[in-house]
Amino acid sequence: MSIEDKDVEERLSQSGVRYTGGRRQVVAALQGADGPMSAAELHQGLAGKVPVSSVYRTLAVLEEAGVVQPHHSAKGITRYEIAEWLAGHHHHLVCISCGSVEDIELPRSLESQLERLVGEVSEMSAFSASGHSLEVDGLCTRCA
Amino acid sequence: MSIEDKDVEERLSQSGVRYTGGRRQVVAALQGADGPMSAAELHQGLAGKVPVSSVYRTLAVLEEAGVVQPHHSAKGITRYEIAEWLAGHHHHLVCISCGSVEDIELPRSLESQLERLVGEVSEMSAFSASGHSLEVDGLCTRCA
DNA sequence: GCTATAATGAGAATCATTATCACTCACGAT
DNA sequence: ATCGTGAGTGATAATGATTCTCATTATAGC
Repeated sequence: MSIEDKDVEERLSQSGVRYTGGRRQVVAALQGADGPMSAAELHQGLAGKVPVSSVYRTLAVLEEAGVVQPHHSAKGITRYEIAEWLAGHHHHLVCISCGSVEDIELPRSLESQLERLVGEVSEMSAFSASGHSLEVDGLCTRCA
Repeated sequence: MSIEDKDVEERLSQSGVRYTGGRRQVVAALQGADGPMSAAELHQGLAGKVPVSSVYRTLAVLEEAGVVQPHHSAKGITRYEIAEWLAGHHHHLVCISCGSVEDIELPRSLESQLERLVGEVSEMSAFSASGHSLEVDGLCTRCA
């Protein structure tokens, strides 16, 4: 059981739902991935151990409980990742060729620059910002 | 005919496709919008003047020609916006309540800070960056 | 162990998107 | 100006992702 699993368990119980085997597997798969995953990718990755309908339901439950969050990616598929309060704040490198998405954490100095910047944007736009994410588009190492 | 229309026409003719009435309407609708639009939203906005199948085909053609680019899908839908070389570089305010997406342009000083930051990210990650987009999540004025 | 309730699995239903195909329209050769 | 060819269109069928339904199974509390 990974460090975070305790937190997930607690959060789910607060939401009044159980942390069952299938749900654990989905969470584990998301933890193991190095970027957001779609339901189909998770189903694949779990080698059919969790049926596709359960993957979707599980993702909905986990999202509701704030354990995962959807990452709105292109091409009509929704990918999910472990919520930031569990996985830490990070940004995304998106490959414009193969569509893969990789997480990246910024060193503190860059992150704080970015936060200051987002603060200014929020002020000038009358938009009450609660979070941010930087998406960098380009070619991943495989596609380069 | 808006300023950009000439550019669109040229780009399409370079791709060997025609800039027909339906395609013009889709481009115009995207120009008029203040954020990315899905095929369904465009179809709606055009009051059925362009059938839904044509909207999809048109978006595919326009994407192929580099006139529009897919962006920010929420909940399994893909939205498109005018490509940056036509519309100018901008970022997105994403409402976490209603899912709407609004474009925002950064003042030069902030934008250049951001570019420097992306440059550093690119270097430290062995990822050849070609573009970037800042997503600010929060509540839009309607949902606040 | 028994019961009430949550969770699961399989498949049907739905929604977004893509492919198909007969038909129309626009451009270039005549 | 007319004809023929290929691009474009519109309606609809097919696909793929996601959600819903419901009968069955597992779990927590008694």
